[in-house]
Amino acid sequence: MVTIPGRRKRATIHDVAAEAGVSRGTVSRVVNNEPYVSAEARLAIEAAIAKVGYVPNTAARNLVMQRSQAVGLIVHEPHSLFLEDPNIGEILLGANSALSLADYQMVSLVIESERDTERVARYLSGGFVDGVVVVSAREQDPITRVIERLDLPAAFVGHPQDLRDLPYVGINNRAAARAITERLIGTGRRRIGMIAAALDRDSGADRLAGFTDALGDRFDPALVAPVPLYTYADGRDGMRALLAREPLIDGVFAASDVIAAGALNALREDGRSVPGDVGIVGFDDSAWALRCQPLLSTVRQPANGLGQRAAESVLSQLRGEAPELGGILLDTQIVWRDSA
Amino acid sequence: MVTIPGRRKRATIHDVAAEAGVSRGTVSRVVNNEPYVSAEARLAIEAAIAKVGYVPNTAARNLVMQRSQAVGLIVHEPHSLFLEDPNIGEILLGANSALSLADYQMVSLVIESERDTERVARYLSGGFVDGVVVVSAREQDPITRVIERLDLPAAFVGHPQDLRDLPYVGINNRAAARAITERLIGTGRRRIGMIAAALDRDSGADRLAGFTDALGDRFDPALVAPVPLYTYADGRDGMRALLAREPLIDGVFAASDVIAAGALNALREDGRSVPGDVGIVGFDDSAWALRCQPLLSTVRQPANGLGQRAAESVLSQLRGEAPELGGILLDTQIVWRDSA
DNA sequence: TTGTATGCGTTATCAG
DNA sequence: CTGATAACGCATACAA
Repeated sequence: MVTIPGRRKRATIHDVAAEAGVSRGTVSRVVNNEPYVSAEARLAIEAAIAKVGYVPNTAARNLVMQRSQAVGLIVHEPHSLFLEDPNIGEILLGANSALSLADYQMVSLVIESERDTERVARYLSGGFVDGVVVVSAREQDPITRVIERLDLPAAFVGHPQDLRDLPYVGINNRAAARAITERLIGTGRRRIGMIAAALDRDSGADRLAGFTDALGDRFDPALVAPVPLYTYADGRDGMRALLAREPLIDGVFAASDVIAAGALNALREDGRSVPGDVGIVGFDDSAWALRCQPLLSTVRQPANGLGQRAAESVLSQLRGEAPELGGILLDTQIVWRDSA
Repeated sequence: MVTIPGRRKRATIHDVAAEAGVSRGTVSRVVNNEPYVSAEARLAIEAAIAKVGYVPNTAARNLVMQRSQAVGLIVHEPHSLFLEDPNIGEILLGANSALSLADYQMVSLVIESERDTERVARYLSGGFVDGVVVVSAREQDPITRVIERLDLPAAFVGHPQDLRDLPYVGINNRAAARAITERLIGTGRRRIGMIAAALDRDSGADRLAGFTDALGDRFDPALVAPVPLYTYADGRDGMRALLAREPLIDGVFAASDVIAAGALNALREDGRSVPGDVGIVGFDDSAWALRCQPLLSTVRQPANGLGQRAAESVLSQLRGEAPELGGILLDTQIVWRDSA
């Protein structure tokens, strides 16, 4: 018979009990350090545990406890965005720190294909996680339906229209966009355009709405360049489109810092100075803002806090508390630097 | 008695069996669509499943099957790097695609604190994953020890000195660094420096070694600026240091594209033109390379492939195959653009 | 303080 | 083809 290179069998509570000459119940008590166990028994058991290299089997524990002590973080984004959008990383880190504090394991699940969607759905149904934080769900997202069906404690970062009744945390994109646009107007620019990204998402649509609000009568639809994603390339393309349509443009609201960075590239290409010829503002206050030349005026968005609060919402639901149905809105603030 | 807002109890195989009027064994067969089950039984069971909303409990299945059909991806990096290093995202996506193809769930675990380390160690021990891909392990990493102790099928991206006998996949950093430095020398530069990042990692140390190899007699330690991490800020700082030490510098090998981007910023600050006054080359060929002005000459590193191959290695070990102990080295190539 | 027995939801073995 | 029944490893109520 061939010896499979497989691993040695893991020690169980049974082995420990045998080694220590006690019953499994007592071992279990020591492992979960419960009271009512004699000092000598405890000592013997601890020695036995070390000797056989025992480590509890969580699958078994989960089965009997009916929980996994883990929370999923679902990222549903196309490759490019996942790699470029600094907010996603921040959200992830924020959620991890909150979960970590409560001794929950964050497991992040990335969905990039149809196949992934199904697998993740199965995963969620499988009791691997006690709850879930969803980043950037779309409308009619199958994952959302799975979550509802299982009624798994969940919190969304951002809120697609079709899940108004699920807990979410976000920012007031519209008000923030309006505020920074007004500030840009205040600098005396006459022809202000917007590079509007991700209009199929609440963040994108709301930022455009805020822009429109601020401009009022002076709003000119021709000065809005819609692009699909929050990416550098889309920012550059959007700016080129704007430049082609309105050569006299002297102000730009970019839907995000990455977009602004791309736009800056296009502007430089075209020989325009910033903020001399055109003033530009972004959104996010991500690492990009400080990396641009000149430094970007933008809206600070607490991405880390979003992840954290979403995780905390899940945690509180896990404790049996009712979620805040209205959603949680975090504050933003304008950071004025040199680009406008 | 208070009604806890808890979720309704999930249906089990038992409920389905009762509903369909068959035994649990038969239901199990249908669920895992095994042969030897009559058409009528199958039909009845499928109806029952739909009716009671049955979904298999994976904890129970794992317990008896002794596997989880999931593979962990461990990212052990400080916040800043996690957010800035595009390679990490690529590796993650590459691993996910390989795993996804084999119908394994990738769960990524990020470690940012001591506490996280312990929790992840417990998680790994808990049977939540069948194997693990480790990105950027350090020397003496506690996680590495846990993996060895459990002898969990694993593959490392990059290879710290102290795990030469564990499977890994990487690139030949030294040869690649040497090659691009030689190319830079070939452009006629006389005073060439290096911004050397992450010297405590194999990638960082090897790139410096390759640089030294290429320079030979002409190597001048004063022209090496060591910085801790692959970040934009460190690139800028490193370049400033170099400029201060050797104003006549006319060539720079930046340890990564991000570093080069930061360096470019410092160069611009100092009023130097690129590639006119100084030629600069990077490493990675990440999105940064195309975002720099001028476009960066760099080394293309197949980050996505690294993740993919590492995942495949784990998968093959899961099939019982012996890992390639020597490690797998992927090819790199020089991409010559405008910065030198 | 400790041991025993039972159940968690599946899969798997074996008689029918 | 199908139905009992025994694991899987652990927690826990109950008995001792």
